[in-house]
Amino acid sequence: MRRLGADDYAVDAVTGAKALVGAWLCRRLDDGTVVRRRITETEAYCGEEDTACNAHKGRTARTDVMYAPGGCAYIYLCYGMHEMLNVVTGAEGRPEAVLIRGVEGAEGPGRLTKFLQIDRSLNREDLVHSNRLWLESDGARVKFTSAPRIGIAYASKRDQNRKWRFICKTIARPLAASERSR
DNA sequence: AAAGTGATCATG
DNA sequence: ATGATCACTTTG
Repeated sequence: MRRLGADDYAVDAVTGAKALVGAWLCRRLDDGTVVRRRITETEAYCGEEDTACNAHKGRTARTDVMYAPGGCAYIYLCYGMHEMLNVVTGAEGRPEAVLIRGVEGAEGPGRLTKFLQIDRSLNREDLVHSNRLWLESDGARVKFTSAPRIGIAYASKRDQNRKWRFICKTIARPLAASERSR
């Protein structure tokens, strides 16, 4: 197990989104217990020119964090109830991020954040140094398929059709009963 | 199929 | 200040 570092995040969002499928999302809860889950699905959002990207309309209070250098968390509330976890990638000044859409045992962007107790209090968290939220890799090369992104009907047809969603293809290991409770 | 929920951003 | 919109989930 190797913790991902600044270099791992200094890539464009598509490269990052592919690399993050199969990586481990790690979270130390407030009670001190550490939960680790393999990422099963991601999506790439790629700069102001990507009409599906939250930064499409430029830098605002909310999207400011996307312009930071790769390696921090971008978390926002969607539909009034779902915390969405993104990993900022790329160079400073380039708003790119990878949406984490699912982990083993908690598929769905809103589900995994609830499951791992991730909310906006972790917005801008430094994933390279944080002891509350970080990523690890076990070096396993995971097979994935790509598909169009979800829930972006407002974007241009061209951007809707881009296959910037990446889904783990390997059969998910059944969760042990002890893992299932949380 | 539709409600539920609240931050965000563009209007005025 | 007001209102439409929204990287979703659950329930019926």
